[in-house]
Amino acid sequence: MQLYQPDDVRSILTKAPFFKACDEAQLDRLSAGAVLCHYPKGKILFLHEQKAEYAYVLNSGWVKLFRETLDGDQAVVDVLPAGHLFGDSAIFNDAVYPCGAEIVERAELVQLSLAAIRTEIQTDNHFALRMMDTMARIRRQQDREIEHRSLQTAPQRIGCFLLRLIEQKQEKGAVTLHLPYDKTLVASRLGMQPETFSRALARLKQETGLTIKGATIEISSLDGLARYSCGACSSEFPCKEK
Amino acid sequence: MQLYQPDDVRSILTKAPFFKACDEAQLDRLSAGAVLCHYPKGKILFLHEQKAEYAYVLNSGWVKLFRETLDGDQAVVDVLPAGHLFGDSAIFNDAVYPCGAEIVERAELVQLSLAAIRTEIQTDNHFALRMMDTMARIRRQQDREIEHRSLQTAPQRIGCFLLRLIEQKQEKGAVTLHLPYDKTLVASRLGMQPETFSRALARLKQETGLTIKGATIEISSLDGLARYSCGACSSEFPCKEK
DNA sequence: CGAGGGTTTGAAGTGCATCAAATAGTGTGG
DNA sequence: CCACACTATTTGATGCACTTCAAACCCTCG
Repeated sequence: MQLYQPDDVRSILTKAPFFKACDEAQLDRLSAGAVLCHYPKGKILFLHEQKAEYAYVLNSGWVKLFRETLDGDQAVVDVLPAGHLFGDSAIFNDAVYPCGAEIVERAELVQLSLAAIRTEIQTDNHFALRMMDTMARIRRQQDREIEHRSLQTAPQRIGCFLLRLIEQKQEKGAVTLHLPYDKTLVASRLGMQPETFSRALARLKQETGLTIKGATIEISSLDGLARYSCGACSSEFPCKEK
Repeated sequence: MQLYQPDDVRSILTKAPFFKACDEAQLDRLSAGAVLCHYPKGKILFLHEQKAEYAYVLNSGWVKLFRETLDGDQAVVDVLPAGHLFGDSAIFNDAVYPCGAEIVERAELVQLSLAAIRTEIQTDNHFALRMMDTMARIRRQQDREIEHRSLQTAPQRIGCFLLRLIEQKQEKGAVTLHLPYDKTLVASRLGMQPETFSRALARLKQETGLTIKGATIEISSLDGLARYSCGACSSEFPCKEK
């Protein structure tokens, strides 16, 4: 296993957007009981409806949030990039996790006690406000997700996914990007089968002139891709939300 | 238009779960700028991405939350019953509404200024905590919604919808219920076409022995319905969440 | 009674899933 | 560095679920 020049808990927290605005004393309190962990692909952090004790901050790698039916099917709710806080919404309601979480790319993360976070929320109103802001943002993303899964075709969902992956490279021209994780996982992230993903990507290539080489995708025209994908979405490209 | 013995703003707020725990002074502050409104079916309260000034408490009737694509398709995010607060999440982020809202059954509602709510959140930590609790609950519902739209078949989604409509009548035996609004709207609430809804309901009848008379549905066996619907869901019947 | 919206039914088409198999890619031990 | 094993990805063939378009039916309300 690769050895990291290990960031300590403090420095990881300060890098995460959610904790950026925390003052020194607050970071001290939060990181007091925190643990730095490394996990390989496949590690399950927690399961849906399990009693919640910890939230996590992802410093590197990728984490999948999912829900499993009694019949054994799985719905992927989201796949989180580095910098994210997750598991935190279990602070409320019944203190059980709303989804399961699994490492999908070798990850370094900080385990925080929910109790510590709860204390900060109750004590520090600014902290609570930041938390609410984050929750509202997630809610927007979920609204969008519901819309997408209802109205977009498979090729459009892929196009939209690629556009959001690019984020703000505002060049109108060509862009090259790498899929950050397995195509199979991208497929389930978008609510489709791997076979459908493969075919839909081929379709997208034919419709908008992408070039595909393994996990590398070159987009010749952002505008063209947006024109193809974003018609079936309620926000125009470039998507502000997220 | 029918005349109500008009409840005043105060009494409506105290009835809404969200404001139950507010003290007198707080209710005074919140209801100061509030307006009681009556609207007929079809009235649009606000649109997606519109600048937000008000939140609403629904005292009677039904409200549809929706998003519209550039192509003109519509995704119904939720249909809210009396007692709900909505439009509130626009307090955060860019202060624009995350969905449009339309009255779908003649409604009585209280219009609250977002600024007033914002002030309470910033001032009263308990209020902020209640708000976060509500936001977390909504998030759970949305996670479930994403799961359902990805994994359940149309008849299963209907079955699940009926079960949640019944809520807590814990009799194992027969239950009679009325659809609270148009079948067409139920269909779009569940992310399907009216025709599909009609056929899927017929299918459900055949599979689980329902009786259907217009908008009245008699369920002979809750267990049977749950067995049919809940296999493709991650929470067992009876659904705790919501 | 007649108009108009909601609802059902029918026929045909489309998109995605499923099952099966071929191919490409990756990491392993020799 | 090669051969093997194993996984990821693609491709093909087929089926099913849902949509679409069209028309009939039903119900309510003026």
